[in-house]
Amino acid sequence: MKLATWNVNSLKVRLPQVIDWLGSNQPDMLCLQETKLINDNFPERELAAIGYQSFFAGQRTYNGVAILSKHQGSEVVTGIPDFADEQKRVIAATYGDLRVVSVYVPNGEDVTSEKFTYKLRWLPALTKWLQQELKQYPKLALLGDFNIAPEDRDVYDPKAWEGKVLCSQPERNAFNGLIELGLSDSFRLFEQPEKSYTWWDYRMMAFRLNRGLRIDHILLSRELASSCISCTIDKTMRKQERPSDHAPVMVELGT
DNA sequence: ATGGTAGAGGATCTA
Repeated sequence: MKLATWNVNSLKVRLPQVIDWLGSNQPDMLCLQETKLINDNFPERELAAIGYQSFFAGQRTYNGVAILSKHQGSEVVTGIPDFADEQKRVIAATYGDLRVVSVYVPNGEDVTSEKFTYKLRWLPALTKWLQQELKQYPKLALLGDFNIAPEDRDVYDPKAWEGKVLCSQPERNAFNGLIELGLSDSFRLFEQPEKSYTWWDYRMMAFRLNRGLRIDHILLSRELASSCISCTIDKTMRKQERPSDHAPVMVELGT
């Protein structure tokens, strides 16, 4: 079983790359963020044509999340229950006994911003909901763009980013709140290359210089973490023409 | 310290 996540930064622009990547990698599920599409415009038929069922929650211009799967899903939830939020950032679905949650955590813009306050309200709401979900679904995978680099080794220049949005202590504390639910950062279950990142700014040749951050994650509940075989970042798509600024991340789970 | 790029939408906002 392979689970993946990818912030595509517009599914309209990236659909050919998504179809190409699904064909090459054959994940069972792919979680998407920043689809930037209203539901009426979601390319459901194109994805069904290559064997993927879609669940999606979109809006105009910004945000938007989805789960694509080779398997029949059910129990779809969009948004964090009991948390008023017009922004489409969460979708969850069940596949057999596997609960899959795709999240696009608010960016926060800057630690002095109103958007940062929203980010720090949003994360505990997510955490509280997932605590309930874990009771119902011991096999839970939380995938997405967390907009948080958990540790300094996830940042190309920790000194320059110290205290900045995506790296600040309040954000890292919120990330640890998710870990304390019993979720594991699957990437760190394995030995990994140094300077592994999932996002590089489009500007200043950041990708070529590997000036990136690891902010896209796959967190696994205990039951799933024990069967996790690998977690990898696929930089190949970031090298293509007109790439997303994020790379896909994928885990493989054993039986 | 500033501004660089990309996407959406058609001027800025978001990242």
